Amino acid sequence: MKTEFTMEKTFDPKSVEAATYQRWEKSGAFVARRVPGKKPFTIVMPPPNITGQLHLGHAMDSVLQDALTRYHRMKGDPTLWLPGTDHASIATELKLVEQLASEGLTKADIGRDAFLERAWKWKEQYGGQITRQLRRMGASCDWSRERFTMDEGCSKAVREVFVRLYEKDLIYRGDRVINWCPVCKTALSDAEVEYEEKHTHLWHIRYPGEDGSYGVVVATTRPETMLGDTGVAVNPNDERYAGLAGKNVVLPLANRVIPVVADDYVDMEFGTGAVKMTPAHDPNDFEVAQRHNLGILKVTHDDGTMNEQAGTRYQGLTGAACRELVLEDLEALGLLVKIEDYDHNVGTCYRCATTVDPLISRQWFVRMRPLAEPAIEAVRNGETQFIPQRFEKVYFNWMENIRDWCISRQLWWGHRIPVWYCDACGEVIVSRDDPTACTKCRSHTLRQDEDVLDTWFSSALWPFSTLGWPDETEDLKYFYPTTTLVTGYDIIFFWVARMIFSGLEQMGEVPFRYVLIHGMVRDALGRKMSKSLANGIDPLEAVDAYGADALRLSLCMGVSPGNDTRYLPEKMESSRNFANKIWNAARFVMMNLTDEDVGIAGRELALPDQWILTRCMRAVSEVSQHLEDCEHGLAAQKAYELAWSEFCDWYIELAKSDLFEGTPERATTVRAVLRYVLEVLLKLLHPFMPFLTEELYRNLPGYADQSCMLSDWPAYDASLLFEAEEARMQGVMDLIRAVRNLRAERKVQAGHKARLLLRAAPGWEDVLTWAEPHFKRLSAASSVTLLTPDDPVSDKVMSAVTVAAEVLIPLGDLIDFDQEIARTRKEIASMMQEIERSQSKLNNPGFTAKAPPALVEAERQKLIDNGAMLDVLNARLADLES
RNA sequence: GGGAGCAUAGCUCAGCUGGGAGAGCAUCUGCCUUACAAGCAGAGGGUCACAGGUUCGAGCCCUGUUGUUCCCACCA
Repeated sequence: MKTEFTMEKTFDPKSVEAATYQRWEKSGAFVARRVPGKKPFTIVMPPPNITGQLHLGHAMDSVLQDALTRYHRMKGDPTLWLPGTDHASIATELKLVEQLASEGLTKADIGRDAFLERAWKWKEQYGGQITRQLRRMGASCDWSRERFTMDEGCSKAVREVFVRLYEKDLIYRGDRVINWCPVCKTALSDAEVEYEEKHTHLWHIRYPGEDGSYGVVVATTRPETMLGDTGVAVNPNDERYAGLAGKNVVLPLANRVIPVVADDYVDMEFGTGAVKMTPAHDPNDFEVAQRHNLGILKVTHDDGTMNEQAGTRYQGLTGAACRELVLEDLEALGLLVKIEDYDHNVGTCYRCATTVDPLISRQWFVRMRPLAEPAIEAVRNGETQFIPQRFEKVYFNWMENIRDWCISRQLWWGHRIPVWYCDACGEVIVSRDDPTACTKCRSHTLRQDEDVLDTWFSSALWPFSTLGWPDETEDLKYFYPTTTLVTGYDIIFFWVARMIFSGLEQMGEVPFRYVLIHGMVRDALGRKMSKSLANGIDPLEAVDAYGADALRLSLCMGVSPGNDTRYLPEKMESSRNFANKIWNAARFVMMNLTDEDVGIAGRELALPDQWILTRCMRAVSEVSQHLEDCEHGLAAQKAYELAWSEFCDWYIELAKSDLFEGTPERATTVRAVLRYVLEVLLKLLHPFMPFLTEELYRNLPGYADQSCMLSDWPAYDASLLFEAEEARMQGVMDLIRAVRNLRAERKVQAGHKARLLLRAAPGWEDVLTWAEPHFKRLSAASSVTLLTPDDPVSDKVMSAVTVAAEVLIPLGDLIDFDQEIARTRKEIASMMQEIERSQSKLNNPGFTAKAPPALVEAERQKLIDNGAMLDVLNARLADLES
């Protein structure tokens, strides 16, 4: 009884994706369950920013995570993949400001409350959009546990951590020169500054001596900042300036008298060896100024324009305009001594690409040294491992040279800093809850700090804040520490490193055991996808065009951890074609299957059955191992090979003879094996191609809507390993290939009267007998004759292959003897070369002594086989020539 | 100025702890063979960047060179 199941000739992803996902989600299958005593597999999703749509980087992220998640779920591990989104303080705020600007408004116009209201609306809209996109890609995350970095729980965790760090003196407030973005109008952490090489000049400016002497020439790349100079520094060992330190010079334009100081910081080799000190606008100058008690003079506003301290002539000018005017004025005074070309790195804002201004400012900082040390140790001793390992070096390098982390941002969208100032007594109150009165003077006039925290402050807590911390929830106890973190190398500093020290500090344990670092998805030309190039690919467009499974497979195959990959339409096509191939293989199997063809136990297996089952088991073990190792590329590759090159190309083809012309018993066995292997295949492919495999699996006869996602990962069954048969089948396949070649070479066509003569090499007679019908089918020969070794007909036209001898004679056609002789000679030549190689290898005492015995033995056998083959070829050549 | 990656077929890339190089696409040949033309059967095509070294044996390990990409760094 055949199953009533009709399938289209091609797989149509659209027709199954949406419905399949809905079914999964509705069934509650994504929801993680805690099973006491069982070790869970946990991933927390790197939360995408709510600024907009997902890009291919996110797709890569989620595809890798989903594959791991699905694999572990099928393996039976209690599996949690926790999704969420990030409020992306600065990025979102920028978008909102843009939005306001398009309405002719500014932040100040609408005020903080209205602004935040808009932000939350934005979050609702874009957050939802992002999770919809994740669903479309098949992400099997536990939506019941979805989190947002600014939801109640995460915010509570943020405050808790802030207070704890403050109480341990790991958070402090201070005046430091920080990176200031004049467009975002906020401080940035060091990690948020990107450097760009710019062509500029080194201006040499003379500061005349107070006593009317020549003075000193300083070199600078930012002449406009001279208005804020409070000193000049030279190296104490610099003979050129011996005796100058302690004297005063006159700052041109401003006409202020400033001192010359001696400090080791100054590099004598660079510029003129004299450095102007602008402590308010340069972190190094700031430090030197501290050492020498120089004044600090800030000459710019928050937007980068010059302030009143710059002097009336310059006040209000932009930095660039001020620079021009300053240079003009200096030139006029004859104090601009020299202009050199100079390339150097300029810091820019990672969000808006504006050149940042170093600026003195009162900000909150996290003291990093005490936090970094255990974090370095945890990776060094392997508690957390990076995949690939080389990224640990990057991590160490950063952690070991880390400076304090500026965490305050002059923004509105984000976690407001939980600090209150008492106007009455000046007390600073750091509190988990909003205080109602001053803890010192009981005054009620408290002012909360205006600033918010760096977005990454909350992201750093993500692995435990999402699980309920600081409450001791069951989830937290069960799922922390998480198993694997999957992310791109671009946020190792921003995020991975900070999660590690935060986890260690707050939980006393690393946040994850493994960090799988993947590369970036680039465009077809290898360029980074960017808005300015407009070369970005919307993952959903790719899904629409090729199907989610094709996109997923494309992002896995041929990709290795840590390395970049390119989005190539050809690759998408080939993945789609593979999906279709599987679809059709399943279609073929199901067309032939009956409900009774279940189970291979107890059946008498023939050579190809044993072979495919062996290949299948090998694939099971390899795919599993590769997934354990986070080697998605290799895992997918292996499954792909089994499916296409082994199952489709060979087993299904060979099965046809038995299915259509074999004995009923044989046909039944073949059906059972077909079904068995197909089922294993669907499971192995499920982590990569969930939609396709789910759709096929639930339609397998007898499976009435069972879920592939919830099925058991295929077990490695050693009783299905037939190694001897595997090798033997390999021989048969070589033989078949040779037959096909002959057929092609001699242009034999179906219907062409042809006869296939086969002669078995000793020990292979049974194989030949078995293979006979297949040869007939595959060679298009109209008859196949098996020859015995002493058959008189054969000699003249024997053609040797590794395991047996065969030939195809188109009846009625004359053999082209010249061609045949040439071909044989070529074969003999290459055979002799092979033999020579083997001999020299075996004659090498080093090889026989040190190579693995199996390898030596194989080489010996090869030599013997080739020798025999050479005899056959020589005999044949002699025959042909006579 | 430090550090890392990459260099393998025409293109994009795999290649696990060293044992005679693979895939996809492209090219060429022949096929609508009753699962699939989004397919089938074949073929061609590689000094594994260069030079040394270790080893019986190197795409893989070591050293150097060249090219390339990226990261980090307060030399004004």
